[in-house]
Amino acid sequence: MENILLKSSLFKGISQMELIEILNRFPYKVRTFGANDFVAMQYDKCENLMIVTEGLIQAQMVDSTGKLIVVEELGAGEVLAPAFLFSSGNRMPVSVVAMQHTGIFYLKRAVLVEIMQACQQVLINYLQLISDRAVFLSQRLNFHAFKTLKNKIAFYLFDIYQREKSLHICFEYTQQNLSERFGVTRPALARAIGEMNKEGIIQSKGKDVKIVDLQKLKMLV
Amino acid sequence: MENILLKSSLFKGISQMELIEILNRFPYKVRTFGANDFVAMQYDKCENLMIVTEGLIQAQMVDSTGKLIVVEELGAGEVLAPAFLFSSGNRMPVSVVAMQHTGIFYLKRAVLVEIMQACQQVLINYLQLISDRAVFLSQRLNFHAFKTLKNKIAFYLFDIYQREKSLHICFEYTQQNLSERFGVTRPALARAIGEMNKEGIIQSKGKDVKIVDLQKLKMLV
DNA sequence: TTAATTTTGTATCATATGTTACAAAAAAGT
DNA sequence: ACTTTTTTGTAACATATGATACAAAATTAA
Repeated sequence: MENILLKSSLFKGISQMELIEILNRFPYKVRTFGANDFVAMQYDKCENLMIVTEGLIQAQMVDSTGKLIVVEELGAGEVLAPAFLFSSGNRMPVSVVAMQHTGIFYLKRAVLVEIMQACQQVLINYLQLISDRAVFLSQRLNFHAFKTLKNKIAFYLFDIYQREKSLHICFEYTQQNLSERFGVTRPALARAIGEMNKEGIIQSKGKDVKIVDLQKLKMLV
Repeated sequence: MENILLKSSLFKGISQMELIEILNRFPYKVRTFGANDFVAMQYDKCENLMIVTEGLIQAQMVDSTGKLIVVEELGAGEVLAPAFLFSSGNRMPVSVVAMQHTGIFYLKRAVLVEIMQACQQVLINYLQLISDRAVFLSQRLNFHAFKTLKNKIAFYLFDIYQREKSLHICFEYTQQNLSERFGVTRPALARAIGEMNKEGIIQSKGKDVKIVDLQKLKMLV
């Protein structure tokens, strides 16, 4: 378990000795769950930091129409809902279900506070963890603010272009998957891609995309 | 200045003595700005925690079409972009402009870390500050995820109904203002309100709203 | 290789919202 | 009380996306 914790975003960068010292000095718990067990229920009070030590969990939500939505999947070393432990409301925003045999490492909130005061690296790690979460959410909000689907596609393509520095790029997911990320239907996505082809912005076939008019693409972002 | 800081979300709950001790022991800076001065530029490295000690600032963004968007206004005691100081990217997401004569209190990131390790209340306050920010962003994201405008209006009205526990409620803003919050045009909002009247869900005239069919309203949320 | 499955491209029609315009009503200023 | 400004209600038309359906193409399994 120590090895997994050392790689987790909470304990990364500290030595094995330090971690062992922390585990000896401060109380913690480990519980195991079987497939389909509930690890936590939506709206539960959130009193502990939880880290997955083995297995796989799903964060699930029930939307207003009663449909189940899988928010994310977390594997070994990942930290569960870190941004809700210290929030005013202090409730789980999602239900958490084990997908297979799974181990969860628990730290009470007050204990975590003491560890952060004793160990600067853990403090900085935790601050970075929730700050990055806020930045991520903020970026997703900006993305949703794009008016049209073509704007979103252009942003997505331009982002890949900047990372790979090549005009020859590739959709990283299937249309079905992309359309879910963009919050539109699959045919709508295909249609928009088709139009961008006709407009001479890109030239795409299946997952392969060639950016033809970078200027026009940038204008859309 | 101490009085303002004592009321800020970073130092709330600590005694005046403790604050004075912190200010004596750790280095900080205060700078003043005149109206229209830039306090920080978008994409600048974010190395300091900033608290407004007097005056008023605006957080501004330039969107892709070059239009200026006012993200928020902060007055005395408010903390600036706390979620970005410890994030990996570590850049200002907005430009900050003083609207009038304004004072800003600066704490270097490393100094803030030391203060948090020395004073548990400040640590917990800061954790709560950025956690609440993440929760707020997460809720806004859910709000944007509502499919139709009527869903958003229903959510907004139902929320007021739950707070005030009365079927007789009142739009808290003008249609223009509300339509901006909902991300639609003003006529579209008026039309949707009109339709909800025709459908017998509400009965509204100007800002006054009477919820006629709470059941139907709840179904929309 | 062949068969089965998934993915993509396209079409049609319905609906929600944008855009623009204008007049009635309400609020604010004189 | 009167004028000016802001806010609200409504309409007509344009556009973007949703829902559904189907066939071609690509991928995977046998």
